[in-house]
Amino acid sequence: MENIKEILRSKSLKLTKQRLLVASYLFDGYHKHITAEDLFKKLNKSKSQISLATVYNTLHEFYKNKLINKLSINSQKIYFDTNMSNHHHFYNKEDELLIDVSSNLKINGLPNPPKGKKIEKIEVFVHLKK
Amino acid sequence: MENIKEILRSKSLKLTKQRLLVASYLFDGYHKHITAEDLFKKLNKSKSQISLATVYNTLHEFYKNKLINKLSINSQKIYFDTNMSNHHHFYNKEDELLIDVSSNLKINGLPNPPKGKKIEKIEVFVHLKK
DNA sequence: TATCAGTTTAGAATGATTCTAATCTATTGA
DNA sequence: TCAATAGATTAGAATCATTCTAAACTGATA
Repeated sequence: MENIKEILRSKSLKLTKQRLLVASYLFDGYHKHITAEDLFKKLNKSKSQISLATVYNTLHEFYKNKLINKLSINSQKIYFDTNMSNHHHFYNKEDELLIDVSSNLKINGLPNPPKGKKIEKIEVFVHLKK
Repeated sequence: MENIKEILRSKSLKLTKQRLLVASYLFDGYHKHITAEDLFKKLNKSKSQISLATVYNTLHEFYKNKLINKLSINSQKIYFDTNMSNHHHFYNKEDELLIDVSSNLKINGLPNPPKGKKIEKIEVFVHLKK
């Protein structure tokens, strides 16, 4: 718990009950891909302790502070990704499952970005089928 | 117009006024990235000739028939892409602009897909910044 | 050229997300 | 220690993109 607090403090985020709840879930050492709605359901399994609006607020706050990533893939849902290392994804449409490709992908043949622009990041989605 | 009709016929799609309207716009020889909402606005510039529901229906019908592609990128909007050749995208968040990377990208280092799965396609988004 | 399967439509419904504005609380500095 | 307050939380309304519904319409066919 102290390391969770340290993470929030390092970003100057106030240590509220709700943020600690979300952060403890997200930063438990296992990477996850989760939507706001699903996270809300998970956290409210037993007793109600955080509102849906706060789940959204908190996830966006964490995203802005580069604690988590954001993914959108052929649907209207937004997934938040706790894996901040350089990686990509397999995506299985059938069950909407994202799987990390912990990779050193080498991408050759990329043209230069348009004038005045730089590359921020490269996102690769490998769509799966049966 | 005859070639537009031929496209629809080749997919056994009934030649309705609305489909011809959409197809003439989409398949005019220039590739485009467009949302249903924007397409609806474009087509109804002068007189109302197609409903929003039909724009959605038609785009999905075309997509199912592999006449167009579907993209979703860090937002809730779905873009339809008339470029069916193997290509990727630059994406500029600021103005929500997609630019084709008409490319023979070589991607090395991709692990094997999970057991029982095959790769359907690989989508690459190159996010731009200033 | 009547039939009818497939298509279109307006408007309601849905689902994910964001907004609002009232209330609450972690931090701070006296 | 604690009052002040900037920032955080909340329920519920609002919004936005999309899908659904079920009634009306229309190409294609025989």
